[in-house]
Amino acid sequence: MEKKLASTPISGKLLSGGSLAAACSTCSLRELCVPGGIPVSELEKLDALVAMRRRVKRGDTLFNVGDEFRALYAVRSGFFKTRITSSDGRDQITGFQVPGELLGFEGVATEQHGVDAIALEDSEVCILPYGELERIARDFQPLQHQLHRVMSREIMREHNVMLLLGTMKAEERVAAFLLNLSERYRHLGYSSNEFILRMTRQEIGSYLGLKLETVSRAFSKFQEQGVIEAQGKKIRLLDIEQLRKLVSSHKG
Amino acid sequence: MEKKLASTPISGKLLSGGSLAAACSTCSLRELCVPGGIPVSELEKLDALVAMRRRVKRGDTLFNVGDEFRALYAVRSGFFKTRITSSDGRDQITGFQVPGELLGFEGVATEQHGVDAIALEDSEVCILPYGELERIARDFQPLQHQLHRVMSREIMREHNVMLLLGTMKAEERVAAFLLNLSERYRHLGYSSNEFILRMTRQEIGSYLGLKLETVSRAFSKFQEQGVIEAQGKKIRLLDIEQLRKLVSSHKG
DNA sequence: GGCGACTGTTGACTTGAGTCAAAGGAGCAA
DNA sequence: TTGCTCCTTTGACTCAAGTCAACAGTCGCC
Repeated sequence: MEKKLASTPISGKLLSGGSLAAACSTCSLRELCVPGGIPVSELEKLDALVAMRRRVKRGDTLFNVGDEFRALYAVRSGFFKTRITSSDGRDQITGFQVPGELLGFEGVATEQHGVDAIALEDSEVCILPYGELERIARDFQPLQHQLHRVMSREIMREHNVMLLLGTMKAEERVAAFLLNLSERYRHLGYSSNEFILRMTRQEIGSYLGLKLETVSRAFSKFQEQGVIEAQGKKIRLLDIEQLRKLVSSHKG
Repeated sequence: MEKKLASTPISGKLLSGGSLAAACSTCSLRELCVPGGIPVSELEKLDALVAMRRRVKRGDTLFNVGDEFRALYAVRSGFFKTRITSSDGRDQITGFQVPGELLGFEGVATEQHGVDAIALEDSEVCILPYGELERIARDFQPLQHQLHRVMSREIMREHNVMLLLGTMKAEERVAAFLLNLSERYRHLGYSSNEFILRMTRQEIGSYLGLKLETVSRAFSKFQEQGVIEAQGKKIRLLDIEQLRKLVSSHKG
């Protein structure tokens, strides 16, 4: 189905950073990504690390469960989902990743990837070879600390997903999902009240622990209430304040 | 069942490691905890780090949401739960921690703790001051790597909880919970088919995204089926294989 | 050693989300 | 453009889990 661990650059997939404008120090995402909080003057220490990039076409996987873990990936452009599959055939989307976010931490523990990472649109990632990353982090405290912060943030994010899955009703989940996505787009400098969903209703449902019909009904209801406007994947948030109230509607 | 932490209780709460047999190199939990995978001959490097211990009485908190993050904690004896609370008053138990497991990673990102950690029985933890931990990890690659492995394992654990919350029915969740606990006790060298639950039905329910009545009914049903024997908090697993089947009963 | 407050069990009823089904719409490929 | 596939919406029905309530058991504390 997918390439068997390509250590050798395969046609059109790997780009050397050298010929391009190159790495972190000039990247517009640097504040959101690995370099966050590291003084710009010191970023050249990272530039050697992220010399490689890779393109992933819509529908293709960046890595699969069981693949040898060799690197973390920073999303440069595009949109990903990560998916866990259990031995008895269940699956669950564990997250969606937008530019500036990192993929692959779940692989450190076992040296094998623990999720599938799938591009939901044509995407590009920076490759951060993990051994090198650890080596540089040993000599360069700000990178070490930032790496820990990013992993910790992922743990907090998952706590919040657990709270959502464990305590919220269907419409509350959908409202929380829309607000979260909106917030992340705002953070990236995109419009936060009008965007194209990159995923299907079924994928939203999988992430939120709901069936696709339930997601669809929630969208329809919010639209009736004038809170959002939804035409297929095109979403406009009309009343963010009301959407916030919908998240905490469980009492009152 | 377990040693009653001997020695001198200094001011009741903090114990200096010096006077005790001391830290990681002689700890019976070392393979399960931070020192895992680090050669015993090098463990003295850790012993300086974990010089302090702390006792926490049943019902007391080790730390609360919002507390300044200064250290990670390794459970030495006892049992903890961690709990997240949202601004609108929901709460959710995000995990239970047994000896050898670490608490506090969620605090690295913001330098404030993101959950409450509450002892479910009288417990003792080793204090790992975080700044020192990072400093030592910079000079000592095996520790650095182990630290990353442990954080990564926590991320994987949470993925699996998301799968449980997102895809499993009530009885499947309860069966999965019992098997998970059993496995962790086995790993610690305790009986894996007979143990005392340290948490209430309500706490199990909070962790599993269920109401306490639903948890209780699942226990009763498993008992009727002869799969477990449950008398209040005393649990005996009679048929582990059947319990495994109950986890994946969703099809067939 | 007994009282009171948690904790757990069980039953009856309600309800929110899942299931099944049908049909319309969007997007891609030839 | 046509046709095909996949995605989305909506309706009718079902059922798993939540809610409410009563009561029993247990534990810890005075």
